[in-house]
Amino acid sequence: MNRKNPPTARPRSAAAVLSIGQVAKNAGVHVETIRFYEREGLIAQPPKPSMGIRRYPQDTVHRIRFIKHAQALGFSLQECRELLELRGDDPQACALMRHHAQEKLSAIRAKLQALSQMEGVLTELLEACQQGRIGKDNPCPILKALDAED
Amino acid sequence: MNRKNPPTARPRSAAAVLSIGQVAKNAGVHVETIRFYEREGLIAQPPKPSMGIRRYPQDTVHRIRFIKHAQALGFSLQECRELLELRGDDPQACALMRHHAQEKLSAIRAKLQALSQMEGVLTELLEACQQGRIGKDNPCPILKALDAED
DNA sequence: CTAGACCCCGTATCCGAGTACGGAATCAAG
DNA sequence: CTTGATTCCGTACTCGGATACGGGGTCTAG
Repeated sequence: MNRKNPPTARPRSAAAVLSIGQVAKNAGVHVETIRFYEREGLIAQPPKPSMGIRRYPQDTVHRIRFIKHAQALGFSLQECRELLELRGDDPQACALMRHHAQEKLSAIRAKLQALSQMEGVLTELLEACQQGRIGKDNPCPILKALDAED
Repeated sequence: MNRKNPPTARPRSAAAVLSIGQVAKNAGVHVETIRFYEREGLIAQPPKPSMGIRRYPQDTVHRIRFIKHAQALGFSLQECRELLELRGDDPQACALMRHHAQEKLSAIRAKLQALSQMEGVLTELLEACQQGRIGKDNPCPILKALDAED
């Protein structure tokens, strides 16, 4: 159990062996996304052996997964670009990463606040709208709120 | 109390009296925004009296405020376009408005869930990153998580 | 009457994260 | 050898909500 792949099975520094389509499939993205990331400098474009197709190292797959994981935590591609620099065993990297993560956490909490503000107002308005039937004299509370002067 | 504006004070169907700049100032938006809304069909563009400037009715200000209020509750301009149709005293409008509001509330709650998921993961990772100093053998938990296979 | 502010109109640009298109070349299978 | 799938490459487009630019016309105060 928990047996790691023997060195022969998945060498960490494998040669460039994958076509772009295989990288895409392994990383779970579209080919165009890889091209896009290359243009954006997020991943390196391997040299083209004139009269042939490019071959990508396994690490490209890891880089893309890294990006996708960071995105899932709310990081933009620009931020991913910075985070990718921190990959590796640099002891300073951890502190920087922590800093980025804390900033992102603050940003997420700010968004959460804004959204739950919206949720609160909408909920209130909907409650006001349920009770006391509308139509006679008093207008829809929601529409009234949207029409409000202030 | 609750006295409605006498017809003489603020006639509901006032004549077209405002320049676009005055509308902008009163509504708290930029002139370009008004032009943009006109292009998008959110507000009507008054006819131009050839050799002169356009004059906007007061209601344009109200429409823009309406849009801004709806935006503040999370509605897109496309949705605002639909909500604007509901302005007025139509008894059906309230039911439709309520429906839109409920849908939006669900969408907001979904976003809240997604964001608080992110918040949770980031918080956990940051906690794991604080305790147990890094650098010797064990890598930064956050970077490790981003590098994870799955 | 002139300077400066405002208005008109069309077009282009921005952000972010891709997606789409299309022609040419190359690869893999039958 | 032919057919179909991939790859390559550049360019353009998408969505949403504006914002910016530029060269005119018009309005208002002094």
